[in-house]
Amino acid sequence: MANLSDVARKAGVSVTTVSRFLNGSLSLPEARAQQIRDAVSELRYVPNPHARRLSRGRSDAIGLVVPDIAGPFFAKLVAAVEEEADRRGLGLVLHATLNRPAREVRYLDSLRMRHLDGMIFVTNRAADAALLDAVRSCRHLVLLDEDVPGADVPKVFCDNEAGGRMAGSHLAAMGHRSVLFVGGASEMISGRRRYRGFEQELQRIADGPVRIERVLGPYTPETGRDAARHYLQMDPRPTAIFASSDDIVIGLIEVLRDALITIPDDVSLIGFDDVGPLHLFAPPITAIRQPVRELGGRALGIVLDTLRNDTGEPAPTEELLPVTLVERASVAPPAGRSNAAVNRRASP
Amino acid sequence: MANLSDVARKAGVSVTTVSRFLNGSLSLPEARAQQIRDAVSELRYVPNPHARRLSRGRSDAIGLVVPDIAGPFFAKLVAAVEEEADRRGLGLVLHATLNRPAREVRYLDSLRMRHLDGMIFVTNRAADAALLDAVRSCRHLVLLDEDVPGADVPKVFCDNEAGGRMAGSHLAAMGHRSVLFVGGASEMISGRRRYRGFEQELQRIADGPVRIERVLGPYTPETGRDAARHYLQMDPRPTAIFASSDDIVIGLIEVLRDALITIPDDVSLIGFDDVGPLHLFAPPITAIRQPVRELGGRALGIVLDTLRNDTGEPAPTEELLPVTLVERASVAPPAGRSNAAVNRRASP
DNA sequence: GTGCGCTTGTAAAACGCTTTACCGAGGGTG
DNA sequence: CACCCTCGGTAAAGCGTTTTACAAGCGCAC
Repeated sequence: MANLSDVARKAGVSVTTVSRFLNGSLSLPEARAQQIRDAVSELRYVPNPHARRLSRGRSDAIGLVVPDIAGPFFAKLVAAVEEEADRRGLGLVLHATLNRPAREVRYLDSLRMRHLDGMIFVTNRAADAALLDAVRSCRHLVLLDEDVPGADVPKVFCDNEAGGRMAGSHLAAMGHRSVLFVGGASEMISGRRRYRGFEQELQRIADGPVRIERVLGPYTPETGRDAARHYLQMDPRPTAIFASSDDIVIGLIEVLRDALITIPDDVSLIGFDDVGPLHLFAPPITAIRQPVRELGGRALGIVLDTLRNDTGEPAPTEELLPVTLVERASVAPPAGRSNAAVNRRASP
Repeated sequence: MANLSDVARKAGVSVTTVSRFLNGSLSLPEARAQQIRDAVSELRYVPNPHARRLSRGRSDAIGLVVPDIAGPFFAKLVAAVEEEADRRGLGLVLHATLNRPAREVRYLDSLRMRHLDGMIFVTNRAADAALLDAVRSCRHLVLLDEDVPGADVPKVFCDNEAGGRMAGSHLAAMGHRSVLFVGGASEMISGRRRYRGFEQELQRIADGPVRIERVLGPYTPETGRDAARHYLQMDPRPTAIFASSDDIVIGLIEVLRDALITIPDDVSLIGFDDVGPLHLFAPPITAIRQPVRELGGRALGIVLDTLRNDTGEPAPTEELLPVTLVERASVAPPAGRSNAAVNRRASP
């Protein structure tokens, strides 16, 4: 495998000249330039990336750490980041934490040790002091999707509060006054904000007494199953459920179906994320859609900005990307209350 | 940031000694060892990975290239490989080809240029000469899930033919004699083998005339939609459909539902992959399940074997991992033919 | 003709590690 | 006593770039 000095020898110049020419920091008269280009192609020279990285002190690769890869939300996120990284000629090294604190810290360390130029970090659990410390001591890090409160690094989230408001307003407009909110643990910003927006708008539109019960837990099918079991024991039962993730929807449907509860006749259901094939479920599930692709792209963009513009430490921003309501067939007016003010969609 | 010579100075020994001690190629009397350990922890020394890689000529990272990341099958595959790589202390650099030939070749080049120690490669399209060339010239490469015929590298597939047989035997046992096979383009080994096993076993069990129609195409929802449209125009219509991927199932259901065809009353459906939430569809879909986790783990294992045992070039193997039939509620005896020999499962 | 600055280079020092080749001392063996 | 081996350790040569510091040649203004 040819190296720089082979090229230099063949072209009859020094390695420095070749290196600088190839990196564009030296312009040569056409004759010389062509000699070098010829040597490169004859020798099929390709710079050794390890040497280059050692010399330059950077790796042209960024890290992406997510709690999990297999689920549809993170899978789409990873895909979005990978695509954007590739477009910019960056490598992407991928890590899954499986929500284990030790791993989160370990991967952050690998950023601090300069294995990587930058990192996009998404966590899924309530942050603790160790994580906060680790995050704080990192440069070129951006937090995505979920907060680590107190960390002064750039952050990119979807507009969770607006999403909550959309869900609340949709349910309220359909006539629901008693709902079950099932969502993320309240120490997590996404959960808190979704709930806040939801409650606010539900109250505002309902313009009368509303009842909101809550089941909290991680964004997993298990939380959905728990919530469904709780729902089954409630009396009276709420007329609608706001599930704040796709996975929660999945668990919910599983046990609701077994209990012969039908959606939306017995209870309305609205989800959050909208990355899985929710449109194929029975019935197709109405949900708040997160802009996954934009989330990933924007996060990468910010990492690169902090790389370029290393001076001046720009004020860490918190960016909110807009969500949208995707109406399908899982939300209807409450049973026994045929709300004429509402244009009910047919469920297949 | 401390480096090796700082540690050596502090411990009062030479860099060589520290390096060899730290890498386990030198064992020292306890006193010396402790001096070095102390120096390391006082200085918070961590070896510079770029330097180490340059020096050793390897990166302790392997590549994983897949056609796409966002879909559930590849997402699960990526997750499996990542987990296994992490367990072994290896980095994972991820690339998506989006089925673009140029990208496939480019990523293979990056393996040949020694950017990475090894690579797991999964393609999704019929191979061409350029791809074959690229694959052939790579070392420490393993092909996963889909073949590049003619390449003499290790390969890991699921047992597609056995999966086909299972589907065929299941449908035949239920009484189906006229079926629609929708599957991968026939230049692709997975498609060919699934079909071969399917046809073989269907014929064998049916023990009489059977009719198999085929719709071929990539493993995408669009192929499923095409197939469904084709199905709707057939006369007489087949009584069962074998869709050889989850994505095909999704497309199929979409248009079948719109056409008010119900499963399994009007037509039985059996899928392949079983990685999405098929159990939540209406009805839950019976499918052949691929051992995704094992596939990923095994592929990585083989890459590492070729790394360790670089001499002797062991005969490239083709390993087949077993699939299983997961019975749900989308297969029933053909309408109007209440087959008493069959224990029909209730569909919810 | 001296000094200045631009062009076209070059030599050599990092970058931080691994690894090869050696070497002295101590201890057993014949 | 000569010999050989092992243990504990060292010096130095890579690994393949980038980058800094410097220089020869040359035109040009003063």
